[in-house]
Amino acid sequence: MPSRQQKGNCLNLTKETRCMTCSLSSLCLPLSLNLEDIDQLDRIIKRRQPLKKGEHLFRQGDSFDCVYAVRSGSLKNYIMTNDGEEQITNFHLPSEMVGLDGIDCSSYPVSSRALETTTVCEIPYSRLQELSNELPDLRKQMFSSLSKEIRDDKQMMLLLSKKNAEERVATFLANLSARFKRRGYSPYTFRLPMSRNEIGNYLGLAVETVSRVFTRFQTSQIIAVNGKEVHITDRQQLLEIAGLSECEAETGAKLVAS
Amino acid sequence: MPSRQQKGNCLNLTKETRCMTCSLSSLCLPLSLNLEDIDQLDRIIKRRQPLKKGEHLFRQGDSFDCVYAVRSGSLKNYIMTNDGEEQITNFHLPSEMVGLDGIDCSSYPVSSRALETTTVCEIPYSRLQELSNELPDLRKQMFSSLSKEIRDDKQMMLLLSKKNAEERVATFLANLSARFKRRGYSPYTFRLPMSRNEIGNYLGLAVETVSRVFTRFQTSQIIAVNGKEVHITDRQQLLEIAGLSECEAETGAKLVAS
DNA sequence: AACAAAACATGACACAGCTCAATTACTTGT
DNA sequence: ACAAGTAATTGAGCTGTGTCATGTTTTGTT
Repeated sequence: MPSRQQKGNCLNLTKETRCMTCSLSSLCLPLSLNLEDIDQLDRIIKRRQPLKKGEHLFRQGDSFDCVYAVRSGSLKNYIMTNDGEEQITNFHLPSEMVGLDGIDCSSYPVSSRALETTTVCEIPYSRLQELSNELPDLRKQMFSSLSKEIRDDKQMMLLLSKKNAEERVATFLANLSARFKRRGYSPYTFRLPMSRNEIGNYLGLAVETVSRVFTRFQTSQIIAVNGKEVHITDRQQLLEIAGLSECEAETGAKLVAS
Repeated sequence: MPSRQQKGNCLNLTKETRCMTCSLSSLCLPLSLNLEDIDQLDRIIKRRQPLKKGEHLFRQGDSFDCVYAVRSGSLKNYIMTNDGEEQITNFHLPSEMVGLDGIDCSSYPVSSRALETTTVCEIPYSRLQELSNELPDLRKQMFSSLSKEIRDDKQMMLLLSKKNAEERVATFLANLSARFKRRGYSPYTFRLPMSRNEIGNYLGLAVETVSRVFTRFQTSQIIAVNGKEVHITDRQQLLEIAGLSECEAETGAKLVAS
């Protein structure tokens, strides 16, 4: 199999490196594919060596040639303002697709950087495109990913333009909780992979405000925080503050068809 | 040709109702198609009777079965918060696609409503999907539309989380100006199809703030406003306030491949 | 273990933009 | 052409959140 471009080193583990046996396959791109199709997809996917914390998966402006799925760890995507400030546009957890918004560009429109040690599956876009020509289900799944991201973005706009600091933080925590749950982790106790600074950046708040809201929530017995460890004590009230109904809270995962 | 569903009345004008002769085809879905493919696309498109100002093209929750391209007039898309407030997520001008974010849903995730008398091309999604199975260029164009929308949304997040009132309004005007220009209208003089209230809603500002910024810009000789008529007097300064470089300002159009 | 650097928390204060209120200018229907 | 409702403007005052300053805790390095 001639690879177009040897970008990063490829591991060659046997078990971990097949979609077929990956515990995330029911959340990820293979979601709606049959076994045979998964096998085809598998063949074009490269598993790269883990990214260390702070390393870039790609940078805004890098030539676009691959999309990625997170296997473990987490990423932040961000764009740069003209005066050099960064604006985080998304955090990505395992099973989520990264880089799709560059699809019709020659270069990535955002940068993506590891928040911790992170492994990804690398999918050369040209191959994915060829394959999706043959597999309608794969195509459908890609459309799903894209339109899901758009819907999430609209919710983010709502958050940024209408919600106050407490509502923003509550929404953020509820969303993370739902995403962890989908992946089989506890929705009540988890570790934040990002700093307060990054949370503030993402939510359009100053770090200090995030910090204060955390302490306020802690005082009101809604959450218990210890550094990056978060325990949700009163989920009901958290959702209420977030302005989310029970069912909205369930759809916190990215890249999941309806 | 058996139509799946007779939704709204279909006109049967001869000239206006062909992509082939439509002045927008170079900006719209047919963008990268050859004549034969355009003809095929043409056959599945229905032209509906104009929407009157305030009428809905679709509502959040309506069953998803069509995507649309604006022919003339304009639309606002919005979602509802749980306490019944509306959050405008987009304005749509001629040649722009509407409804794509519902692609993997059974129902539209947003509402879309005419800001003025508006005509649209209605494209039954199931037919579009069939056709896109056969036409790679069409498929590519749809992916382009989606990823472009995601990129625009990220810019909007940046605006909402980092920019102040003046920067927001300037960005908004610069963006509209660029979109009008692409469509062959003057980038300097145009009519706002939306109210101050709607601008404020979209930009995350109170109406009063929008009004004040407009007067301030007028006083500084950057624009001349008369009701909904806007004339851009000092484009350079407008872009500067918006925090946009010249080339960024050019990409204000939605749904345009790079 | 000791240090440096970064991340986090908390208080005091300022100010951009919101709210409320009042006035003026448009739209729309009859 | 008029009235009545709606949209836009302008002012005054308030407030949520940013900024700045300071101290504390955590993390990473040698």
